[in-house]
Amino acid sequence: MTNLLKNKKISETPFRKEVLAIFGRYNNAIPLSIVEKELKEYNRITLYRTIKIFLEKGIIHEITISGEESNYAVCQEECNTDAHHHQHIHFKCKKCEIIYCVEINKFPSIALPNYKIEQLEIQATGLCQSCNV
Amino acid sequence: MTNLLKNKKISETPFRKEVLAIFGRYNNAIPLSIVEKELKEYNRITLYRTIKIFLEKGIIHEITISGEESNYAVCQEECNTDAHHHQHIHFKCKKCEIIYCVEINKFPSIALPNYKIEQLEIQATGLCQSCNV
DNA sequence: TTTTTAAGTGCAACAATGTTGCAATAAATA
DNA sequence: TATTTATTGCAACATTGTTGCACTTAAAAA
Repeated sequence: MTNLLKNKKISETPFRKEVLAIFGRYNNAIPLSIVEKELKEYNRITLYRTIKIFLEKGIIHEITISGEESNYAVCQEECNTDAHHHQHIHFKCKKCEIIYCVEINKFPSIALPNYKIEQLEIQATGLCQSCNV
Repeated sequence: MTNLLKNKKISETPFRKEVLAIFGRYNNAIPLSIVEKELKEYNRITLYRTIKIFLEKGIIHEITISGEESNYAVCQEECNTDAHHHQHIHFKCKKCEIIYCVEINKFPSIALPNYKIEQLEIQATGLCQSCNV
């Protein structure tokens, strides 16, 4: 995790390390508001820029669910700006409201006549492991 | 289309009819900016409230793709606030950048151990019928 | 290790987007 | 047509995101 910034060729600053550490403490996607709560003090603008560059460099990816605050999670594999290669679905639990990136081995394939599908993103809602009892 | 507002039990005002007519003229999802362009003159607040109530009543649904303006499209089937029952995927063409709701007959099913999946939303990117030549 | 260069940060100011209370107005109902 | 209920528009505000510029820090070169 520490050398992730170097790997992606961006400067390793205390603030960026701190933000990255916050993502590391969660095993689910988190919104900006949680990042802000975890930071003792921070500069709003710098945080925006940090999130922006993390997205650009493929360090984190964004999960947008209609009508909700954007969520962010660390990328698992080799991602970059143009292509995020995730073999997972974004699962939002209706009860605890947490958004998880759930790994899936047999990713569904879809064919549409005359369309050329290059990428798929799947968002699911329901009950997560903890709430499905 | 005209009695859609009555069906959903909301008042049938000139403005709402006009907004609905704009959606009717497109066979793809459109962002707020296009609705605004098509309206000669309008009140920003009223438009927000109109979109909001259309969403709540299941007249339109929202399509959010990371890092992009929200898009809206008329619901095809019986939808309401809590449940949007679409048998379609949201397809964004990389070339023309238009977002389509593409009907699909065999909607994929996904099973995740210990999770209870209630709804699936699928977003695809690639080339649409027109651009895939 | 020190110097140089390049990149990141913080401030001020701004731009865009979305919301609320309230009075005026229009639509639905009786 | 009269009454009730919902919608609209204004003003004002709240939130979210952006930009230019000076200052500071990190990375690279000497």
